[in-house]
Amino acid sequence: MRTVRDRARAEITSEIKATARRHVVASGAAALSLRAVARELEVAVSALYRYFPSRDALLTALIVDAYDDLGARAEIAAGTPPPGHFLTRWRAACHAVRAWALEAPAQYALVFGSPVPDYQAPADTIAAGSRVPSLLLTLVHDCWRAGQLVEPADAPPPSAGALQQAQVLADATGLQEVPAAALLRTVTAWTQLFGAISLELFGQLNGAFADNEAFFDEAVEQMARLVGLRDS
Amino acid sequence: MRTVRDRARAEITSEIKATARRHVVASGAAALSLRAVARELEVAVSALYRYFPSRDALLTALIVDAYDDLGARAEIAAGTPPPGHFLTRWRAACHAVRAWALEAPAQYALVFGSPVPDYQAPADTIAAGSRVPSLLLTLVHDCWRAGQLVEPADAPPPSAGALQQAQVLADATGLQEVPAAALLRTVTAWTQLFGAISLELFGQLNGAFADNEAFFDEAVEQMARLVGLRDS
DNA sequence: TGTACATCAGTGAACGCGCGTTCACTGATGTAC
DNA sequence: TGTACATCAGTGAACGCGCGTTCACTGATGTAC
Repeated sequence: MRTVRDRARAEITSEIKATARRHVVASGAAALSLRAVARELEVAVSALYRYFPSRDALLTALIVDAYDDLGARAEIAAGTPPPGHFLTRWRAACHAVRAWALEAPAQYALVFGSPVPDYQAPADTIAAGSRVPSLLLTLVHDCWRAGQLVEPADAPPPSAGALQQAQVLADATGLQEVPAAALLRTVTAWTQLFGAISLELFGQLNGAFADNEAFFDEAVEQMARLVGLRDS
Repeated sequence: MRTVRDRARAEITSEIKATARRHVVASGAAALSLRAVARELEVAVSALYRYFPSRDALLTALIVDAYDDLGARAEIAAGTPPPGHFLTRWRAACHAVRAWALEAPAQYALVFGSPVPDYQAPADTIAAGSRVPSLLLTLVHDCWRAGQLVEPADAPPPSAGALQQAQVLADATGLQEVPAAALLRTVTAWTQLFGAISLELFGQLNGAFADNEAFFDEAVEQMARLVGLRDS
């Protein structure tokens, strides 16, 4: 039975997280302080220890939430177009990731920025963190199964070492059917997606472009073509 | 005349920076503390203020140093093969960037990681930060002038918005001769390079591959082909 | 339905730390005559 | 070459803050009989 206590506990837990999230937005993950959160909630610091055993545990909760937010966002975007429209779905996923990053830059930095010193990410975060790459890989897998994946004409085959790594990845994801070269191109596209968003968000692209979105759109097209996606 | 004082000043300044650098390596930029540096140097905290007006100034010095280290490293690598071997030089530059990042992950995080909260990067850092992208763009420019840049056969032209951004970039860098599409592909390659290194360094690729270098090599080849570089 | 006990939420003080920056000061080095 | 003064490096104490975590405690909610 959900008692009054249970309800209160759930509600307060998410109030704590919401407040902590706001602090991370304002001052970064490294500066997240239980005392500051307690102050804002008008509660004794020690009360927070009823909900999270330590500061790091609270940070972990925020990280998992951020990954889940992003993952859900990308999955919904990729699931909206007709299933066979692989290129359209890929585009939608990429743009959803960027949109989320621009809306919640602190959360993005929390999960994709430099690691917080003295913080060791527990295993929970890894599963949550693989939702977007999994989504992209699955899309390519489905596109290949549908016979819509184009092999670039002039591409030399990957090196033996690269093929071996593709095998490791295929085993880890259960996507052995897809050609190794396509898997490698997909991960390259994922690193490009991440790099473009990070450079934009962290200010490294400042001055290069007036309109970062136009560049991003173009990069998405380039990578989709590299991967070989097509709508059916 | 270089007096005894001048010499001492230069030497102590770099001792302070070296110590601070070690602390950044150990605990991250956000945790850089003047008191800890002073303690290690067996000096009063206040003495540091003779060398750096504030903590942020010291941080800025470290950032500029890091950019310069990386820039020099990449430039030397790209300058070693014969000038006309554009593809070889590109490869060398990319691998130099990754090698530097793996050797000095904290410095890499300092400049390419999430921004340090409440720290505003001054203009000095921007010039230092553009050395690597400038190097890559110049390489492509030289390759194009030498008539060795291959236009991909099946590439649709960039959108009007993307072309406009390419123009902005061309104006900012003085590389108006190079086709806009090639410029855009070069920046895409730069974001991919950065993304691949960051994901590897920040642990997002953990579990995907057993040998990250093999994947990186393959990604460099893919991007060099996308850009269209060739050795002459 | 009422009572006795167990569980849990929240308090407030304390422990033992850390930090950046300022300031009046001493004593050494540099400079102009 | 020697002296008087100015400049600079470094000291140590102080100001006013911050932090995570623990602990004995009160009082409310939940549970078993």
